Order: sequence, then structure tokens, then C-alpha cells
Amino acid sequence: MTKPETELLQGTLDVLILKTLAWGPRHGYGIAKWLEDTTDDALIIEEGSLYPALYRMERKGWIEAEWGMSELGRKAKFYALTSPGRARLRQEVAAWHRVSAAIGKVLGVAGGRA
Amino acid sequence: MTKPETELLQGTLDVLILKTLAWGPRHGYGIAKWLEDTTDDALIIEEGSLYPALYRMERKGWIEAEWGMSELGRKAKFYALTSPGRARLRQEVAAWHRVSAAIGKVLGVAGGRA
DNA sequence: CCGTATACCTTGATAATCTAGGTATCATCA
DNA sequence: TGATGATACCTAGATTATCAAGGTATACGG
Repeated sequence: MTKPETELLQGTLDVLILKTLAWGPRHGYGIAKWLEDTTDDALIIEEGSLYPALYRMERKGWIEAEWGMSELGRKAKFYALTSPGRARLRQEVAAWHRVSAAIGKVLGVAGGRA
Repeated sequence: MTKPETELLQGTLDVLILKTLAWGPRHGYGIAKWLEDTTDDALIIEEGSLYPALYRMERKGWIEAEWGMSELGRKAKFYALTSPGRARLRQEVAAWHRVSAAIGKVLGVAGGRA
């Protein structure tokens, strides 16, 4: 009740976006859809989280924006990974693995029946 | 610089505490130390996060507090898991596995070289 | 021509965490 | 004796990410 099950883990949105863009430029809406599709809606990217995140990351120089046309012929802002963005991605992926392994260890990765 | 590498993933502190208490009652300071030790300091539990979290969870009825004596003879507040807390733990562990699996899928669990 | 999907954006609230302080006791070691 | 560090608790304030809920506009299908 409190919250839907699709809530994001705070702090993971950036790395998810960066990783999505590692496959090539994409517009905002497409990033969200791709993440949702790829995870079978286990992750839902709210637009109210998405666009602020994109601005944030653009300001930090991790991604660059350019207006273009979507596959469906509508104007869309395409984001591309920058070189610092790529470095940041590596960092954040490493941090994710480190932290999620630690949490997994506590919770009992295999058969943690609690 | 921005942040130490030991930052917590927001939203995971509760389940970590609940799981710690699943092994038996423990006082606040001890919970933090146990988590840090168990994860080789991959997770650092700041006291400014810990105590508010304990209050939060007590208010929600997931844990119960009782004053006692620590192993070292100092007064300490011991927390114990309640029955609702146990149910909540199960829920949150399941949610963790679901979400972390989804993120892992995106980031490339095995050999994600990005 | 009306609804739905696409595609962008913003404002305001919520809530978790961190920073940085604080108290007090006890052990250790100079 | 006195300082230091570990134990053990607590809190106020700032930060910040996310969410909820609105909004605009265009394109397409019925």
C-alpha cells in the first residue's frame, strides 16, 4: 500500500541511464521505455524522476543532448554518453557490484530464507 | 570526492537492520558494527542514519526496544524483531532480490564490462 | 474528432540519509 | 593525573533524489 513494488532504489537511476546510453544515443522517453522493457517492468522510470536526472547528468558533463527526430517522426532530445560519462559509468557499475554484493551477503544471497 | 564509496543505497537500511535482528536482539551500536564487520566495511552505517531508522521502525511496530546492559557493561537499548517485523523482512528481502536482479540484468551481471 | 501513445517539462511534497554536533561512561596508557 | 579512544546514545539541519500530479504538443487510429 505504502508504495508500489516498482519503486526505484534511490541512487541507481543515474547508472541505469548511463548504461542505457552505453549502447548508443537515445531520447529520454526511449531510455525509460527501454529500461522498463528490458526489466519486464521490474523497474519503472517515472518521468518526474527521469527528466530531472537527465538535466543533472548533462550539467555534470556525463551526457550531451541534441534535438532530433524520433523513429516515429516526432521531435525528441537525444542524449549521448560523453567521455567523462563513460568513466563515471565504470565507477558506478563497480560501486553497484560492491554494494549489492555486500547487501546480498547480509541478506543471504543463496536461499536466504528469512 | 563527492561521496565516499561506502554510501548506503537509500532504502536498504531498513532491511539490513531487520535482517541483523533476525539473528537475535541487538543494541543499536551493535547492529551498525555487525553490519560493518560482516561486509568488511563495504557498508558503513552512520549513527545519524541508524538511530532515526530505529525510531522509524519502532514506530511502525517492526521492532521493539528494551534497555539493558551491553556485553561491556554499559547501558544499551536492545532491539528485537516483532512478528510484523518478520513479515516485513520477508517482503523487503523479496523486493531486494527482484529489484537487484533487474538492475543486475541492465548492468550486465556477468562480465558487464562497461 | 476523439482517445491514446509519444515526447517533453515543471512544481511541490516527501522522505531517507548525511554532516556535525552533543552527552556520558569506561579502559588504556603516558 | 590526564588525555585519548572506544563504546553507546541522541538530535538538528541541510541536502538531495524521487514521486505525484499536473501541464503542453503532435501524430495516428478508429
